Amino acid sequence: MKISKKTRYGLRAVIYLAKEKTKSVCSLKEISEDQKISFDYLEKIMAELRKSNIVKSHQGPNGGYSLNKKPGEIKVGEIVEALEGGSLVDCISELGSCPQSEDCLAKEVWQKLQQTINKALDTVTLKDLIS
Amino acid sequence: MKISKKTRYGLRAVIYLAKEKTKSVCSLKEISEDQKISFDYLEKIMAELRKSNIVKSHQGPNGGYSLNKKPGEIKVGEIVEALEGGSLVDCISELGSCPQSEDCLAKEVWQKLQQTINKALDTVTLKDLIS
DNA sequence: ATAAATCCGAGTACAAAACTCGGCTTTATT
DNA sequence: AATAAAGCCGAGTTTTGTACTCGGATTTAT
Repeated sequence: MKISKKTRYGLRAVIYLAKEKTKSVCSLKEISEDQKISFDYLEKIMAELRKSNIVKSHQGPNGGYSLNKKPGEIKVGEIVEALEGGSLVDCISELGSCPQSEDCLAKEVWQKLQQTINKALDTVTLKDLIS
Repeated sequence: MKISKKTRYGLRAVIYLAKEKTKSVCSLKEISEDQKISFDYLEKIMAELRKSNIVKSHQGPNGGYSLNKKPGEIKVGEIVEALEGGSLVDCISELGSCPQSEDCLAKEVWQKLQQTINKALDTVTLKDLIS
């Protein structure tokens, strides 16, 4: 049960954007250098965040990324969901992924834990973090 | 952020032991067949649970495994800790694993989440599950 | 027209997870 | 004492996933 580097990098990048007040956009180069994240890898991460409508991009010179919503409207849970994806265990979401799935006490544990995690991550927004 | 098969198998095996009322020990063969878990792999898992004092073993004919404590004294968190190990992110536990670790807002998110997960798992015992 | 930026698809390298195998040790039973 | 049923243990192999890399195409401000 680890948080992937992808998610950790992604959260840091988005926090970086949320903290930026003066510029309207920040380039990948700037973010990757400041946060010490591989440029090429961060590009992939930002692409995923863009597809999830968390950030938006601007091409061309002086282009870059910016948040797609106000910090108060972006839950940490959204970011984790976009990058980490899926659920804690497949038997929760995928029907028939486990032969004993009905009447499985273990499953209940994972379902409740999943709910707890979701709640914890969905009650924190970027605004909460930066203030 | 997935729960490994090892942990899922392990929890199911331990629940199986907790539910067993009549026999004092259950063999690997019995558990693996009932729970449809590879015998050889389950052996490794039980070895880890034994080292963590969650189960105990009895060698020789009619040997097998049993719980090392009463179901009410075994927290789900112990089992997860034994098999899943470590923390959600290394920057929480390993000093210097991340260059920006001080003053990192992301780190706060992971620390709080870790605490939430630990609490959720430590407030449920095997007894709670089987009753 | 140029150059600065993102976009995109296809890789590669490495690590970890999941599982296997063969032989050894312990011990109840006969 | 011999046997066989169980767990113990170390060293593999296979599979999967993560973390990156690279080359070229596209967009767009100047």
